[in-house]
Amino acid sequence: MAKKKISIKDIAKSLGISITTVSFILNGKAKEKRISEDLTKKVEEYIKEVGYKPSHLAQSLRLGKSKVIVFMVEDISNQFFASIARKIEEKAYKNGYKIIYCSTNNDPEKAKALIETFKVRSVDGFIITPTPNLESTITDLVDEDFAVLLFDRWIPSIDCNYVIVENEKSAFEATTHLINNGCNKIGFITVESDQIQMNDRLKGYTKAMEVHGFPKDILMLPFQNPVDQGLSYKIQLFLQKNSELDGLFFATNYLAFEGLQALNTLKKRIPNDMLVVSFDDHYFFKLFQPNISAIEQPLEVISQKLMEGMLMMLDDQIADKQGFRIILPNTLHVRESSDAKK
Amino acid sequence: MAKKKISIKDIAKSLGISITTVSFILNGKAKEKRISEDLTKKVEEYIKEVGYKPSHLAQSLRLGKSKVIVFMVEDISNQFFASIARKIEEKAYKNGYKIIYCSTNNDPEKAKALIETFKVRSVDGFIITPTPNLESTITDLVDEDFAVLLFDRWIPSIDCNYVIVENEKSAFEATTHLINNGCNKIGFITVESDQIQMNDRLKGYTKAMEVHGFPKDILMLPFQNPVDQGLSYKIQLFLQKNSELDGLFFATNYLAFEGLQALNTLKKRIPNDMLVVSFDDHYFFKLFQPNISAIEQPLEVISQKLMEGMLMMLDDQIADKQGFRIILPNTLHVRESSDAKK
DNA sequence: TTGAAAGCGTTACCAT
DNA sequence: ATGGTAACGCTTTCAA
Repeated sequence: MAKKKISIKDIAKSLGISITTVSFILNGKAKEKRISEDLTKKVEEYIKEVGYKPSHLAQSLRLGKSKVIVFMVEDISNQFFASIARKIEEKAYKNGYKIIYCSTNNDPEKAKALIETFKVRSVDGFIITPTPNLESTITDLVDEDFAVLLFDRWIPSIDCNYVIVENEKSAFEATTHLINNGCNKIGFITVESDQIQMNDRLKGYTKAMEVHGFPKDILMLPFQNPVDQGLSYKIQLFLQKNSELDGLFFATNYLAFEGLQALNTLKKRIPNDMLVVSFDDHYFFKLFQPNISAIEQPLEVISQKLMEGMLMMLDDQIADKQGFRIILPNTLHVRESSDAKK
Repeated sequence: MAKKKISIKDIAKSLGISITTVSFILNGKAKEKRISEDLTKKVEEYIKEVGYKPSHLAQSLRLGKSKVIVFMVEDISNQFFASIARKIEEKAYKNGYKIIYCSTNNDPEKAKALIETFKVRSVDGFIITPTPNLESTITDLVDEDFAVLLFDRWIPSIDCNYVIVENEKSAFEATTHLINNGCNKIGFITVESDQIQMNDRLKGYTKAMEVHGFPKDILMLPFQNPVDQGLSYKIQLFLQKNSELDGLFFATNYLAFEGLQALNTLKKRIPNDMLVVSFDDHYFFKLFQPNISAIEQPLEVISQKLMEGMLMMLDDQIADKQGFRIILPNTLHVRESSDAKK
């Protein structure tokens, strides 16, 4: 049944002309190469008639470019990454690129293996949320002339372009917001890991608390994937031990979800007994009763910058390949959960 | 800086042997071709030393197989698809396949364009959630010998393998469950679209209501992407107009989220004033107060079957390529929202 | 204005 | 036991 796949050679033979001529016409070089209009038209019509489509594979092999970008994130099923994926994908296709995705699970070994797989000359660019210990792997990638763009987190010790958000600043703001609403015992719930964006959020919280001379209460939950059932219980214990807390700042939304369960179990009312803010806004925060205040990352702008930078690098428009470092502002959405007046 | 890319030719030259020999050794045919152990070892060591990796591009061109599977869904940022994506991806990599993803937005034109793009000989298989009007495109794909597997929804009119779930049966069960808990005025909230899985869910509801001779109340919301802000309001109007309803069955989780907002606005208490069940379980249903009963699709099994079928087709293990039709059962999780005794 | 041919990195058939 | 070489489908230089 399979339609016979037709190649340039077939076209040339059928039309009794040379492969070269066909190729020139296909690549829009008919004029430049002064191929007669008649022939050009004839070839173009024939191509349409037989429905010829060039082989990307062969083109890639010949040109050394595959028009493929790897999108490597911690977990593609995480809402944040999935949303970015969706937006990136659309922009990529518009520019003739395809996206291959993969999840690292924040495991350096898996990340290295994945990168190794793709380095094998079949990919043009990488958009990566780096795991720990990926410095040398990424440096290699850059040295080997791949277009590399980090996002969500970056690696200070190496020279590599990135698109990230103002983690520390937004965390500072959110903490200050809680303080302004009357909190002075604010707990910070985060995850144990070397991810720089998490550290920056912690820094923001720490700084805000220190500015006001308030004591810090930090819960570092074990990093795990998938999210453990016991997470909520651990938060519950923390809350019981620190019963004087009047505010809670979650470093990311899935921690907040677990925390909300814990608060519910303890019959703590929001915002009466406890003000709550979370990093990473989520559809569900608006649905929840009461609505949960949250810091929203600018998904659309992140994706746009990501593609913009990637395309510039691929087109060699960034002279030294090290000129694309974007830091974007977030938006704090104040909702019922952190509004003391309610 | 770029490391010089080394090819089989380079290896052959450096070692003073022929390309063929190197290729045989690389492909594990050393013994079969009776190449001396000494040489084999020498070559293998050299390969390790210089860190040679074969070019997938060239291999694909030569072998006519790219080791790439396209994962084409309605929207990769939808939690259901993203979760499947994650699981598929893992299994694919284990088998040496890469996954390219794309979202159709349920738009037939976009789907066709996407398929056209990938058909261009650079892809081995397709996992697809078909949009409407995709019959001929998919038939072509199958005829042209691509491995094609539909999932989430299928197309009755064509001969194509699929992996789906028991939509009608589960919808029937969920409706019956509501009836058994005392409901006799159950509203069904769904989306206007020709998606077969949605129609099947509607059928299940209809059948259950008819078995008991209860009247049907169906709200068909306009299909839209992204989800419209006004959806919740439309559900609210429906609830006001049908104030006698004592049960609500949502055809998919995002409709339930909108419906929960509407119920909240109307101060309807769950389960006191209204029992609620939804198709497609979601993390939030367990988080929500009260917990929402839902039908869970077996994500893990779906992904596993999907990869299993895909690999079989790729290995030509399915004789006529039409022997892989899987229909999986779902699980109804009864929670507080549909428990009349609470 | 058009064509021949080299080359991208492989694999595998046919020699030796 | 090993090597030569055509072929996969394309682009592009050089020649005519």
